[in-house]
Amino acid sequence: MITVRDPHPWPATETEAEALQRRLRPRVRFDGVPEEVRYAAGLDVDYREDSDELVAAVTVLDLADLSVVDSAVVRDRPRFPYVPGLFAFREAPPLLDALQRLTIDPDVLVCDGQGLAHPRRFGLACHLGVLTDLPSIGVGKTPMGHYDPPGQNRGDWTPLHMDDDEVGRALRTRTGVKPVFVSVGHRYTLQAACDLVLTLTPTYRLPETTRTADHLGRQAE
DNA sequence: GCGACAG
DNA sequence: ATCTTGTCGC
Repeated sequence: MITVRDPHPWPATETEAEALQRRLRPRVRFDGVPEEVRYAAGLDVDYREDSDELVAAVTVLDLADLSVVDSAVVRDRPRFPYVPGLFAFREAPPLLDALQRLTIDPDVLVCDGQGLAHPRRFGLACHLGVLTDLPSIGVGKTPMGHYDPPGQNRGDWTPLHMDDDEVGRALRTRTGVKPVFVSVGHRYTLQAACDLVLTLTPTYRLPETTRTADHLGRQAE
């Protein structure tokens, strides 16, 4: 069962939110990497424009055949506006609720957004990883840093930089298609994260984890 | 001051 | 995120 470590009051202002990121940032671990990964969770949030609500969806996939073996959906009111760099304060609350309703504990969280590829090196994937102490990675569709385009073949990659740090990779998951942007969240290595993303993208640009969670969220009433 | 800025 | 057009995958 998944539990939230050291639950903290949710910040009300951007200043408080940034301070909380700086306080939690040292809790990101780079050891404790899982030796075997069988279950990967996909996390996604759907925005309902008319009802002013968020729908958080989580799916758990068996890496052996990419079948969905567990899932959870949670509806919630947004508790924070969308602010670049403070994304987690909008999406994390319902996602944490959904994670705690899972029956199968995932070995890794595959988050829709960034991990270390973040202005304060503490994106959504880091935040969720630290709060649950689960291994996590971030897979973003849009980079926050700079990169040179990787080669055109599936599997090709280039470093993703922010300031002078190497914070992730631009990874080509489909030949000739725009890359995705992979970064570590918690208790994972960048190489293993990229290997996992390639396992999760036999057909499409985005990981099956993200796609199944996205489908679940929009089908939910 | 100006631009850039995950979903 | 969402909107919109053309193209591709199933």
